[in-house]
Amino acid sequence: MYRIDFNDFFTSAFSVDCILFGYSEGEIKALLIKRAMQPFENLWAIPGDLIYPDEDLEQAAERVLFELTGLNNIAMHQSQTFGKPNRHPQGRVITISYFALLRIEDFEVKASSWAGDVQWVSLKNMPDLAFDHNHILSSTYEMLKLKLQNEPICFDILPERFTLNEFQQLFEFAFDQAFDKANFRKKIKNIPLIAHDEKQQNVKHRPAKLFSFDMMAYAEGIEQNRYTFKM
Amino acid sequence: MYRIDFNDFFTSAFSVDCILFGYSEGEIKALLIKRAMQPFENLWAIPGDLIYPDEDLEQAAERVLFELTGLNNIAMHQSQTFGKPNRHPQGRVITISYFALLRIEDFEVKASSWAGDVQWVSLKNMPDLAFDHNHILSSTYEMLKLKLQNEPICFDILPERFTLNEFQQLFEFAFDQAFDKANFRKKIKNIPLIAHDEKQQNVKHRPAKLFSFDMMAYAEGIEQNRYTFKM
DNA sequence: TAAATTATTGTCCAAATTACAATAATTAGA
DNA sequence: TCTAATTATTGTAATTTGGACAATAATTTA
Repeated sequence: MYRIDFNDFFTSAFSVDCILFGYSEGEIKALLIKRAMQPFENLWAIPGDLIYPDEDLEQAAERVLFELTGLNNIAMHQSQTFGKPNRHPQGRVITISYFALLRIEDFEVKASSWAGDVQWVSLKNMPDLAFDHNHILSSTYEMLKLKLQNEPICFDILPERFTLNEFQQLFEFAFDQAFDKANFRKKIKNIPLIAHDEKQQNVKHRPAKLFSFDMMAYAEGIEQNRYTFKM
Repeated sequence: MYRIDFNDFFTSAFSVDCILFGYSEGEIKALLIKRAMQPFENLWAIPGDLIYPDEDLEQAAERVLFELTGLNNIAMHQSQTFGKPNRHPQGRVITISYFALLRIEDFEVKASSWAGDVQWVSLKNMPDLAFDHNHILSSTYEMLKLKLQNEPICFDILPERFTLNEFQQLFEFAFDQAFDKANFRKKIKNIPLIAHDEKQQNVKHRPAKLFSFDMMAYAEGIEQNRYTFKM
């Protein structure tokens, strides 16, 4: 096991591909780049890069995110690893897909050195992408939905204090369907939230109460095995 | 993107680690090997191997399985990828974990060239393993449970025709808890099964009816988005 | 033919889900 | 200040699901 012979394996490389999901105009979108170089020059692709030799996988994913968006402190979540021998025309490149959910309006996208153009593209209107990126994108969207239902990753994207409607809208966006307000509130009643006295500001109607995720209570519940996150 | 410079990346290698889950004596066990070489010589470890340059990931995982057990035609499922820069003392090795559920009594384990000993070890009594293998094992067990609940992978392991009790026992084994027979049958009532006239043979009591998974009906239901597998 | 054993189905009650209605709090404007 | 408009929040009733447990059915063994 692990009979490392570098001569046999030196033609391999690892990359991360980062699927950044966002929401605007009623649609789920992914941030894509237009490739500025061969192969697949001028085709749209998922942003990604090779992983540096001394770099952790998640760190590489966050670096790609930062180069494109300037955003820091956004947790990237691992989805799946894709490694068909011929998926990259220039050599063996095994790629690990990561994803994050972003609020599109929170930042301005910058074209990076390896991208000619950058754009939010609706999942419903996806062109043919470079490499096996259509496959990676759809698998990762499925993983996003699975993780949203089984891990509290929704709180990565919500502001520290949020309204229950914002909470609901996040799920509506990810699953691309509307939920009943009253029923949604019943569904989340076992997720530990802290209700604050503070209220929503600058709205033209009754302001909603602000909540935050009770990380401590959640961790304790998980620790003691008397709770599993389920949506 | 994908600026491949082999000089920068040649010290990397990929491996697969294969977690083979089995059940006997009322316990969930994983097949472990005793390492016959450095590093971590004589420590127990998850079986794994480097991925050959022209080999698909899943193919590599199935090769490791075959070398250990002689078993073919068992689907391996991808779990997660682990790649901390220093997880392998001899170089950068990113490892992709795969798992399968096996019936322990169906085969005889053979020690392979890279293993001094092979043994089924209960998850409840797990020693310190080589590398980050304790972490990989527990993450992969969680992934097994998640996938069992969200994808029809249970039918990989069940015989083509199975009794409802065998079906139930598989879940009892994976989740390490007993379920009520009547209630389990209600729960699976939306999973498309074909009921055969055939019955269980050679049992000392009323034989159970045999069922098989209706793959066609399942695929159609998924295709049309009018169904999601949920347990 | 009866006892033993397990398969299969049914029942009752509690809990969760769904659809929808009612009430509360706030803003904007008359 | 008062009222309409708007959204937040809570409630209710019907339906569906889930859990505990009982009843019945089909076999084998003696």
